[in-house]
Amino acid sequence: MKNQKPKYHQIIEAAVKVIAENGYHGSQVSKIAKEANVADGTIYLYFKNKEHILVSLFEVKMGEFINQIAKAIEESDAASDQLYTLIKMHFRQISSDYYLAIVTQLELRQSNISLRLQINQVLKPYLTVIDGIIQKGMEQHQFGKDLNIPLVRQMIFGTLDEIVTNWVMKEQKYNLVEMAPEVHRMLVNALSK
Amino acid sequence: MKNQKPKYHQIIEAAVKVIAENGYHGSQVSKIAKEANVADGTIYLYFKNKEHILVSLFEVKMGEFINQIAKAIEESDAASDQLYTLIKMHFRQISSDYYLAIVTQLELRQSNISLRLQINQVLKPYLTVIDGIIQKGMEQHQFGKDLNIPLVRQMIFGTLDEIVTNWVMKEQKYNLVEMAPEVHRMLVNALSK
Amino acid sequence: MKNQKPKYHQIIEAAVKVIAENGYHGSQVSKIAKEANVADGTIYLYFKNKEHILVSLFEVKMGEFINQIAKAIEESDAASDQLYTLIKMHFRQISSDYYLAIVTQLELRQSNISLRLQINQVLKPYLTVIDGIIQKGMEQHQFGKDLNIPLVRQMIFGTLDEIVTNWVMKEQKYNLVEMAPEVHRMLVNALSK
Amino acid sequence: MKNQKPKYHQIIEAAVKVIAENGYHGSQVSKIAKEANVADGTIYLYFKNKEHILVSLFEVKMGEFINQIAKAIEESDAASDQLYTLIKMHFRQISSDYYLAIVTQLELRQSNISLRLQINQVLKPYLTVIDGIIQKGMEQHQFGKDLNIPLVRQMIFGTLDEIVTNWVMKEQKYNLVEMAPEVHRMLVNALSK
DNA sequence: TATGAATGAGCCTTCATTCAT
DNA sequence: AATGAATGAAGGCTCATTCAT
Repeated sequence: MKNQKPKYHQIIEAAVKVIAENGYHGSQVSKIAKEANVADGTIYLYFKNKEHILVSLFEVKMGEFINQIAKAIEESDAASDQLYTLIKMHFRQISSDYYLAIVTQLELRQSNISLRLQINQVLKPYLTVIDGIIQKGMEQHQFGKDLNIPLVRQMIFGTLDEIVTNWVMKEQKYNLVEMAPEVHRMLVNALSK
Repeated sequence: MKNQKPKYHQIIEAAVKVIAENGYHGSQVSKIAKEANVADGTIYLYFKNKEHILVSLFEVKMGEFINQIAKAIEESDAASDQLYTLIKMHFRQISSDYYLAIVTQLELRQSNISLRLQINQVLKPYLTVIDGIIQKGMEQHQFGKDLNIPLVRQMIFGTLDEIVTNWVMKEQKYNLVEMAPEVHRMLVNALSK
Repeated sequence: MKNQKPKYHQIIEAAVKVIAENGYHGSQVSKIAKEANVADGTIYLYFKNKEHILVSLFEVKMGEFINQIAKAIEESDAASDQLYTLIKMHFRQISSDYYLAIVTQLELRQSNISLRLQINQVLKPYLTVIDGIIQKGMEQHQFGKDLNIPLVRQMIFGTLDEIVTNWVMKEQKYNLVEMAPEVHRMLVNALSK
Repeated sequence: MKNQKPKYHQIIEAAVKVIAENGYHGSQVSKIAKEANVADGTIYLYFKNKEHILVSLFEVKMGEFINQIAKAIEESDAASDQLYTLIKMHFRQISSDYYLAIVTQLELRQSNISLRLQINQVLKPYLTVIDGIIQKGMEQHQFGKDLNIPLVRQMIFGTLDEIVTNWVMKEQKYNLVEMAPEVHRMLVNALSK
């Protein structure tokens, strides 16, 4: 399975590790190549340039992240339960890979505008999942009926992202997943009529 | 008083303009110096290094930002009203200086971890103001009584910050201040018992 | 015979095309391989290195060039007529293969000294043909009797080469072969007592 | 005098030396900087990029070359004498600076097309001087009256350039200036009716 | 013979900071 | 206090060549 494009994934995993340990600006292509056990030039057989490594990293990892969440959500019908699942999964996945959390929450945000815009594109499906929950909540009369969807989505995403970023910056001194019920309660309250 | 250091402020204002127009990575010290009508070397008579310009920029501008909000809040007694004032002022000040908004919401976030940590220090008084409102709301029984203050603060700040960032990235196509009532209603709901 | 090394010639023809279209510095080995429909590695079964492709190209093409001229010259006895034939053939052959003309007149001259020295070796038989005509002209008393042969040869070759290079650089806007009589008249004049 | 823009000329002189000794492709910017006793970065205060050093080198040196010749020519009235002066000066100047001769005759010709086109522009005034002599020679009835000026110019320049290049490649084993009378005699013959 | 994935040496340029004036 | 010319470290990327298959 993983044997398909093994170098491609080797390089991405190496990039996560190197960036987590050395920071965005301390992560030279040569360092990533060394960590991946390939020659510098080999990187360029799989990625157009350095930026492309980072975008790909985000695509692959965020793709998994979103797929996991989307699949888990399908198991509930109620919007409120789906929101709870989303929060819990979001926190759980971040907790389960600290290296990746550092990279996506802290380091990749130092990238230039061009990369940030591409990252935003990758995030879109996640925002769409959130929008879907809000929509369903309105239809099920679990949430207020005239919610401003983009605004609500920004509240949900902004809240989760800020909580996660704080947790990463505080070096994960506490259990992130345990926060889920309280966060869920507040967000549901916020959306109720 | 401050007028006795005219160059200091010239340089900071120049930095805002240059960064807003050229982006973080397009803002060389020499460009800032030129915009400020001083020699490159002069910068280093007022700032220890480039990072120090940016921290100072954030300190000065965020100091004004927080002072305005703190003063406005004093005029209300009820925590909910204070929260409304905070939201409205936050949005209003961002709206009133688009250049500054770009710099603080988008460009300065591309800085390295060291600068980001210093920026977080500067933000602390603002977070303390938010904490104060939450505390007061619990005492006044306007909000639930057992709120996890750091968590709530992260929700409030995360929500406002995400909304503002989206507004800046969407190139201010809509009126930000008009969002205040709806945001306020959702947040108060979230905090109610 | 030569057909038994089809790849060898495929590669040389591909090199001419690729260099003519992409310039010397835009002609990577991989591009030549692709144009020749062989793998990169195959090139090295037929040529020691990249430089060797270019020397071989020059040898093969220049060999044909010189043979044609040498054969044509044999048909005249008078040195002056032979010189006319040489000029006409030189211009005619250049005119007949614009791709090759670009490569030999413009692109291959960007090569390094080592390659240029080898190219000079390849040119020697042509220079010897010229020397022969000069010698014969002196013996036949068509030309002055005490000509400095190397100097005269440099004049003849330098003149033809400069004219051809200009024609190639001007993108062959005019008929090169029509220049032959005038060039011949001037050169014969130059060599007369 | 030379104190005007001293670094600019330091760098150009260093470039001539470094290129003559190491060849075009062995002349890294850092090597030129070291020879000029300046930091690598200093180069870029005076030249836009590496190519610009070479174009400037050619401009400055060729400018002097042409000025010397043009001035010397003014002292004669007869086209034939002017041509003799031109040949003698051309050979004399090349002989007087072997390093420069290597650079202009051999190394700079390895540059890419872009640089070569710029070099051709720099050469234009020299070609114009030659054209002037031809024109004058026709008016004075020293030369034939219906010469094809571009063609004649190509013969003169091609001849001189080829002779000089051979001399440089043969490592100046003989006296170049002594060739002038014979070359002059041949060229004048060539142009006579 | 033929392949083509992998290698890794090599270099131009930028820009924050210094320091002689 | 102010200047601005000079510094020099640092890194992304290309491409000729190799070698296991």
